[in-house]
Amino acid sequence: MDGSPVNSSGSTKERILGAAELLFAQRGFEGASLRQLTAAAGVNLAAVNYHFGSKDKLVEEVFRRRLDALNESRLVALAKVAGAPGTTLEDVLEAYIRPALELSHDNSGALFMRVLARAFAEHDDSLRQFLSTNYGHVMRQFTAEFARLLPQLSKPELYWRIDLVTGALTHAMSGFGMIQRKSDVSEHAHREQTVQHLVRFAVAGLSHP
Amino acid sequence: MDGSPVNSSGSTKERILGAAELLFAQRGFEGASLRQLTAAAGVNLAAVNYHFGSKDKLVEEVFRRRLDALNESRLVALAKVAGAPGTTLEDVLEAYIRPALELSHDNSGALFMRVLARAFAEHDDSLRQFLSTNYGHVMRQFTAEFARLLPQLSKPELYWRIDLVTGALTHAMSGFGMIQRKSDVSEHAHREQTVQHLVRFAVAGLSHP
DNA sequence: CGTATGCTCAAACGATCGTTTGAACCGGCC
DNA sequence: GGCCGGTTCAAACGATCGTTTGAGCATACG
Repeated sequence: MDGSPVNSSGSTKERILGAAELLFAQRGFEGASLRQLTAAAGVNLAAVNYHFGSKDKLVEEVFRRRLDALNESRLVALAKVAGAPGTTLEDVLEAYIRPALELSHDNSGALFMRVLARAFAEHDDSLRQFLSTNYGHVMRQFTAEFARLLPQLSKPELYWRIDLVTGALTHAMSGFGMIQRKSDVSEHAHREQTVQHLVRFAVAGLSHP
Repeated sequence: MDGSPVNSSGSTKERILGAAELLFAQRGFEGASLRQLTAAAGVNLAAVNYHFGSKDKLVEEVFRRRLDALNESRLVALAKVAGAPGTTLEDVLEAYIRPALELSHDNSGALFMRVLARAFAEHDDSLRQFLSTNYGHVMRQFTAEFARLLPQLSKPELYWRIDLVTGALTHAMSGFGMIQRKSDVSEHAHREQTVQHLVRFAVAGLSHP
């Protein structure tokens, strides 16, 4: 009753990470067992503890593999517009949204957004602390830029709205990947359209009177 | 290392449901074991299977106990404003938001919103089908009223925005209950302020050009 | 050749999981 | 008293969990 025993190509570590991404998205961190996981990856059961040390470390590595590149892209995009006089709210939000959308372009990236949404909903302390200590500076930089562009909002008010917008975006992007799209729209055009969709929604949620 | 063995008062079934709400919110459906659960409730391990049949049925009952009342309140509030000529988007959104906020006023209700957010993030098929078949008509009625008040939006566009707003609201309300508030604001005034906050955000997200 | 080193393997470890069992207890009713 | 339906109890069931073990295999270097 487990998933198909088909293994992807690549090294043992990469096959484990790929299978973990899929099963964590489908059944959660506690619901996916190492036996299902290694069977799906086509590797031996002991390979997880050999290469990663423990299941918890594997979970961290699943996040690290994607978030290192994702948040780096976000910071690079933010640096191009932050602090400049003509920068708009749209520019900053696009710097936050577009890298995530490009990540969820391929199948495994979209699965990771599901995993991220799960971690967002779970209030697990150890996982939240891992994400906060390793990637907290990213959200801090974006928050500072939001504060600069929305000076009329009090700090509590701004944090409230950022929290709401972040929740909406995380939820929305966790639903990607499984969407059947009309064939007459090119991949690129559709992604561009989705970015504008999310950006406009976020602008409305952040800057409404 | 488990939670304190303090049991709440009430019947065995109610004690189990209360402990389940707490532990499901903290550790998830798979992460919370029946042994932790019954120990926290102060009842025998076999009581769960005796009163509910299985762990899965217990999960369904945790939802049913809260959602029956919550969605009934929402429909009653919606019926008071739906279809009327002077009804605004604010009225409809308030009918959706206020009952949930009143539920999360007490501690156990706030815990349930966490459980609901978890179910929202998990893409578990059986649980989604349970929620859809039992409470799908509620969201369908609200969607119909949104469509009436936002005729300029295409159907896909409307569904997109409702999905984004629902994700934001679910995430926001899952964070309640643990918030320390300044003592100079009354409980009622704070809730009223929060309702207006969420309503205004949702209006902006739904009706932006 | 011998021998390190990095990796994979089947097998087993103890712990914990959801569920079931059968005896014990309880109030109310004949 | 005797009995009975509803409930609680300790104990055990087989299954599955994360992790560890030690032998086996391959490749590289002296």
